[in-house]
Amino acid sequence: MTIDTNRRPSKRERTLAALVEHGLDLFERQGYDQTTVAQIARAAGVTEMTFFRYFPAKEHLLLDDPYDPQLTAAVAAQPRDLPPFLRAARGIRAAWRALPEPETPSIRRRVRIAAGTPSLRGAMWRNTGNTERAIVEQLVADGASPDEARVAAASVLAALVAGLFLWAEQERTTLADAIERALDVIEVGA
Amino acid sequence: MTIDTNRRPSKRERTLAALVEHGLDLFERQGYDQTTVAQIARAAGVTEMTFFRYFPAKEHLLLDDPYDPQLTAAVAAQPRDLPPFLRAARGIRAAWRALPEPETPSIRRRVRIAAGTPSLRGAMWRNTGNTERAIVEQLVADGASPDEARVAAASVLAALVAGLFLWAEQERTTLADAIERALDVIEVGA
DNA sequence: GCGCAAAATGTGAGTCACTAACATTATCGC
DNA sequence: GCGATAATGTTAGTGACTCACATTTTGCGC
Repeated sequence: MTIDTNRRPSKRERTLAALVEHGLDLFERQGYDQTTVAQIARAAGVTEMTFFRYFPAKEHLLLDDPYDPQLTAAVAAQPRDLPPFLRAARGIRAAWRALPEPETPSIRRRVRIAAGTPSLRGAMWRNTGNTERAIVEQLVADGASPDEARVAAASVLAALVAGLFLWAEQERTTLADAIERALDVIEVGA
Repeated sequence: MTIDTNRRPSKRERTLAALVEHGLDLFERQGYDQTTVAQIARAAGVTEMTFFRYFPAKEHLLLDDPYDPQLTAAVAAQPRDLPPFLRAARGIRAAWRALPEPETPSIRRRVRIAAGTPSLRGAMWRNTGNTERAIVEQLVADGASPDEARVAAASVLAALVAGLFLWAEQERTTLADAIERALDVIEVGA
């Protein structure tokens, strides 16, 4: 069930790590738009082509949006008699509250770059696609209409992303706090 | 104050109209991603270069997001004692309710293309930038904190866009109705 | 260690969005 | 008609991304 941390990482794992490492580094030092895929590849010791074998597009080095089963579970755990919008909001709240602390530095690095790059703000939104689909499915499974579910998921995720951006910009706050405050803004009725 | 509809449109106006006309036409017939800027330009009788003198990017032929002063006014007209999220939601509701009927066919055409093109869903979001800024400014001017204002504006606009997509997909509903229903989903508390 | 299938990577050529410097043509007021 | 200026064209380039095909590496059974 656990990952074997002793074995030497495979070549695939090593190049992936190298690409991410040098990519984030270059983005931070010269900006996302000023960094070329060829540069990242060269820094990682591979070809431009290889980069695209690991990421479908440049922006995916930064934004991955892995499907998170815990999120679905958290949404499902909300009381059924709540309107879908609130089920989504509270589910996201619970899921992020449970996020292990050690993961936040990596997230911060990524979000900070995305927040400071106009061309990425839209990409960030587009990349919530997996999460959005998962939330919609769960809401529908719990009895919401598809239309209602889509609006609720989109709106709540937009608040989440906005909260992430704010958190990345201001140094002092905790990730969990920022998310909570963002969700407080949109959960006005209760 | 009104536009002189009798005078022959200037060359600039004519090429602009031709680009939009043939662009939308090609997008509808072969899909956005399958349509090349060169194709649009050729259909409109100009060069690729000319296209980019009219639009900063391909997607701008579809999504323009002009700043709408009526929207700001509608947000400003909401009672100050309401939380920012509700002021934004109700402001948008009022502004779109007042939208003149004749404009909707053009919007529908555009939104339908955007809704059916994954690569444009993010672009649509990015292009609400002007509107978002305007709403944030108005909310802040009315006493909201900048953080709160940004989250509220982002979340409400996401609901609006989601509503637009739903409207574009289903034939029978009115634009105004679709927007109202979308906003109903997120205005749960009152 | 050895060999070999599969995985990982490289090469080269091409498409498309978009940019910039400079030359050319069309338009419109006079 | 004439001239300033707006509109357009030309050429050349960059960078993200794709594809077909060739080559190297890796890891595993023996």
